[in-house]
Amino acid sequence: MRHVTIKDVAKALNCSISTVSRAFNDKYDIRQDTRERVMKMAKKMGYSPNPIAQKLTKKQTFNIGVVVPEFINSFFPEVIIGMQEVFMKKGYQVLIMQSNENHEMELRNLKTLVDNFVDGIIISLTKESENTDFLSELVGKEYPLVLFNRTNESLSISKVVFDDYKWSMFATEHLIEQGIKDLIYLRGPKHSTLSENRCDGFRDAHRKHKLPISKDKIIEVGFLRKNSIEVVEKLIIEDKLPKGFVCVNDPTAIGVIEVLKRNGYKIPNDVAVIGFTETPMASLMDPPLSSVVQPCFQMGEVAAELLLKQIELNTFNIPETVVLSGKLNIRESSVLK
Amino acid sequence: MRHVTIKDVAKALNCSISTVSRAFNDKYDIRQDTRERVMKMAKKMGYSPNPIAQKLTKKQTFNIGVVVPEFINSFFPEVIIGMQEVFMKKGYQVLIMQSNENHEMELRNLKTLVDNFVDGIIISLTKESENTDFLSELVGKEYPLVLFNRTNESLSISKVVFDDYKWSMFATEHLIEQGIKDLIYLRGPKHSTLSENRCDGFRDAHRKHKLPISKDKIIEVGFLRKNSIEVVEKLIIEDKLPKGFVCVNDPTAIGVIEVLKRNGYKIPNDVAVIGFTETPMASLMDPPLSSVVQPCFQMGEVAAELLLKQIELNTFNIPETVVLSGKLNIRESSVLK
DNA sequence: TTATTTTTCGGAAACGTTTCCGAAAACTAT
DNA sequence: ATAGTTTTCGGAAACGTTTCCGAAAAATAA
Repeated sequence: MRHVTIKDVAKALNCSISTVSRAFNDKYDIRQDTRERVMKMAKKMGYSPNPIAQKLTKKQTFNIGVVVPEFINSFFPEVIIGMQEVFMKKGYQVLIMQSNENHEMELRNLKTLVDNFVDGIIISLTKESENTDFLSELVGKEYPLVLFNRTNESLSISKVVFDDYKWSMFATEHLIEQGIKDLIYLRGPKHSTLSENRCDGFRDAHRKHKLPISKDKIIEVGFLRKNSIEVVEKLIIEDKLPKGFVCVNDPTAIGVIEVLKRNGYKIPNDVAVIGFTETPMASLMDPPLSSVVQPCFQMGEVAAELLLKQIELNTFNIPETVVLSGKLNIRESSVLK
Repeated sequence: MRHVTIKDVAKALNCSISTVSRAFNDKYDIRQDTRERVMKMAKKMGYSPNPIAQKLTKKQTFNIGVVVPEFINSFFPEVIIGMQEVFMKKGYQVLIMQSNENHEMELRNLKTLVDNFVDGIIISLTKESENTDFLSELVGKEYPLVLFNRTNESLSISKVVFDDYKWSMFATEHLIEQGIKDLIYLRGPKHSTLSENRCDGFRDAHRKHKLPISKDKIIEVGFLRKNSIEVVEKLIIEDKLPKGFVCVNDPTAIGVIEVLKRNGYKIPNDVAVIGFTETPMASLMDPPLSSVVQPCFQMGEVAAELLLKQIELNTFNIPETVVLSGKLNIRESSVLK
């Protein structure tokens, strides 16, 4: 696995290594025909500059790091594909790391990317990520950084998020307006801005319609299917089932539907269910699940552009937050018949 | 974004850089108390060795590269999580790259990983990947490499695959034994070993049961839902619908079901459908989809172990192929009532 | 031609490490 | 104390590049 180096090429051509380097870096101070001679010999010998050595002298690597909390659901993969689209056009490669919803792993991933000298990082936080010191530190060093989807209020970094508040409110109202007023909200973890906003939307829909809302109408479940399964099973045993569930995302909504069906409840007439962050599963399920669809691909594009802006203008950049809108896809799971 | 270097630490301690280096690399030839002095000062100054510079001298980076053709379906993510589990225990970080089923992008991804000096690469090929010269070249350089799931016969690399032939045959027989004999197989792309084997399983199930099989019973669709949708729509128009579909994977099976339902066919009694590589969707659909479930997580573990073996024994390693078995999950979509 | 400018190139330092080699310092044995 | 070992450390080369600086070569002007 021996690599042929710039020295080998220089020796073969009986010239200096700086000449070879110049040929490769399109410098102005080299004669056209010697450049050609160099390139030809390099090709013949199978030489290409060692990128590790280049990183030591140059600053830019044209690699971008992306850290996601999970990628089993298609949401994050789709966002990443959006990013890749814009990065590819500019000649950047995207390195992906996933944290398994584990904060420690997230830190290690960030460190690895920084160690590899990526030109910038785009990250969505794990559900555990309360402590964001490492990110603050990077911000302090003016490391190009963008947060998306699962963000954290306290960081002054460019962000791209979804209008969670508004659409959670719409989703809730969609049930209320059908007269389904006994609702439970299955919410995500506390320190995530996204869950807070969606939760607020649920609450304010009640306020708007002058409906009371008690503490036990909001239950924290996390983001996973198995989380909601446990909760709903418990509610059934305690005979506290509501007439409708508004869920923080599709996996939890799917869990709800599974348990309800298994226990003989009819959806939507016994209990209506609505999800969020539509997954491809939504339309295929029985019954098809109503959900808020988010522009994943676009979210990736915007995040990528925000990062590129930071990288290209390497002067200090004022953080900006882009809020994306979506659409409520109404299907059987939430429409009384 | 200025980095503090080994020199700064050496200067602050008024010692040589070799001493600092020794302290960090746990060498035997350094006094215990000077090591402590060094480490304390390093911590105070916020120094940590520059990994890029380290890569230039050391060989190992403790980074592993994984290249997948897509990651919208949960199959590849789950396999990767299996890999991460074993790599993490050994202190390796996993860098993921996805190729969007595009061969050129796959090449670029491979190159990026090699450029970053990852210690080894695990890859599953895109559906376009006929040309594997770049991989052969890496094999020639004894670069640690493992192929999984979507492999290619001609490469002599360690592989971990699923017993596609056997389970495709079982799935087909499951239909035949119910008397469903007019079947169509929706196959994957030609040059992929996986599709060939599954296809052979379908064929040999017919041979075994002494059933004729004509060319038009096998249709190439690729791996995507939209591919099968087109095909089935065409079959309906031409009035060539069979009594059962055996599909190369779940996304294509899901596409089939969608079109059939939309056109008023009853599943399974009008047409039975069976998938492969079970996705979480299978059990949630209407009707629930029968499918062959593969041990994704385990596939990742095995692939990771095969790679580690190559990395750790850095003498030449005889390629080995591990074949994993699975299970046929029978659900409504394939059982006549 | 000679003097001046421009182009092209080689030498060497720099990037931040590790590691080999040998010298100084600290021990042990006589 | 002296000689011989062992431990600890500093200097310098090496990893493979880029880039600055100045010198040689070529091209232009006088």
